[in-house]
Amino acid sequence: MTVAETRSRILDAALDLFGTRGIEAVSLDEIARSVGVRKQSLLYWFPSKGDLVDAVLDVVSDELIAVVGAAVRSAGDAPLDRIDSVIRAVFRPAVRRPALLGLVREVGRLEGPHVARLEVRLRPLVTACTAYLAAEMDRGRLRRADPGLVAALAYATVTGIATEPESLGAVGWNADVGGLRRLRDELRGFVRAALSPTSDVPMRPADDGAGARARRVGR
Amino acid sequence: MTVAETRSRILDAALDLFGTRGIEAVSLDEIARSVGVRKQSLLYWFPSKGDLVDAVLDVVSDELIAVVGAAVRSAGDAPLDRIDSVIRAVFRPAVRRPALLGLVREVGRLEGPHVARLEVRLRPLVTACTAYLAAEMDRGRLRRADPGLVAALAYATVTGIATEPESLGAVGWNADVGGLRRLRDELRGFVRAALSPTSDVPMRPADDGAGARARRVGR
DNA sequence: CAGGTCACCTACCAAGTGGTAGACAATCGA
DNA sequence: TCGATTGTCTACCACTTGGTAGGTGACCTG
Repeated sequence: MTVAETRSRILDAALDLFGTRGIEAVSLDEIARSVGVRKQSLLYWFPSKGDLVDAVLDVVSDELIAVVGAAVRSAGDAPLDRIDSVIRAVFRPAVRRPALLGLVREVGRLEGPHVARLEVRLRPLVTACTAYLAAEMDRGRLRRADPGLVAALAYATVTGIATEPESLGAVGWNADVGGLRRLRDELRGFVRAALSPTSDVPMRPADDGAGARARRVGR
Repeated sequence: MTVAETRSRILDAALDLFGTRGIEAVSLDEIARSVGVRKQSLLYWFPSKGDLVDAVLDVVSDELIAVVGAAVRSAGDAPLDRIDSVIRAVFRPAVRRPALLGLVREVGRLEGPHVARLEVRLRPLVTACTAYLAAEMDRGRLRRADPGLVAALAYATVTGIATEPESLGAVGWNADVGGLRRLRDELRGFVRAALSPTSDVPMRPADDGAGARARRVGR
């Protein structure tokens, strides 16, 4: 058992437990037990539960950034293909380790400092993403829309689908690997259809609500 | 303070706390405190925490069924309008009470009996929904796709967006009411574009993965 | 080989967990 | 009016929580 080994094993177990059951619901004893060590060894590496949470969040954001970056670099130039590649890339770790995106989903329950930390680390990814969407919309290669909202939408959809096989099971959907893959492909088609610039459904430009109201009245 | 009043106030507080912070993370003492009563009064109405959880889940499913039902009945005949109406209807309580959909999202963390209970109560809604989608696809008024997958997709997207203003905030999106409304409208446009039968993006029929692979190779 | 560091441990602690037992006042039908 | 029921309470209980204090052996370095 080398120096860093126990530490990384703790991080690993904590990520899975926090991500699947919720941070507040998982005790240090439980994490320690799953690693095969005493709670006090855990507190040796991470002086408090909050420190452990921060470390786990760092792992998560690093992984997310790496995965998305690799997907973007590996894809071709066409924006729909590139988005498609990112979706597939995010799904892969999400299926292998549902806890990963599950942890991002925990953000709403974290205290301020943790949230701020995660926000700072993920902000470059988000701004790059929205800037890219905006540029491609300007070039007419994506449907015109508010890039920030599209990014938020995509995030919510992907994490929603990838992290909720059980919830989906509760609404009558089988959550095996094949089913999840079919769902992913459906999502890819869905996104492709929704973002294609040639979609001939009447679309307003990204409006401030007034347009949406007018459309609702006028249809 | 009438007979049933305390009971319903407990349910109310439990729904909010469970939905926003997670079931396992909320203690009976905390719920009781927020109601302004002692924990033992709470255990008088609900003999155990599990019983309280079941009761809360019943409230949630009743509300969901009522909201969706009303939206469907109030909308016109065109499927895109009807879907639009359901999205707006689900967003309304989700914004007013994020805990509501947050609780549905907790399903993955519940123990078997709770899940089964919720599943049974929601199944009619789900089957009706997929049957409707299938029928409209047959009539050619919706893009051809697997109705079950579309339903799962829509569910994941709506709950994802409606329950994660904080997470979205962490990725740099402002979560005020106006922003959420703009996001909702964006989602409506997104769904409309994706489900419209006239979308001219090359679309396979709901395939088993082989089609998606072929398309990927052939682009 | 002495001293120190490192990784992990046992032994605690105060506060909080879900839950039981039973007292007490108000209110009800007979 | 009296006894039972109803709703809430105090007083506990065994157990778990995050965290402190401090000890122990292995190992490195001077």
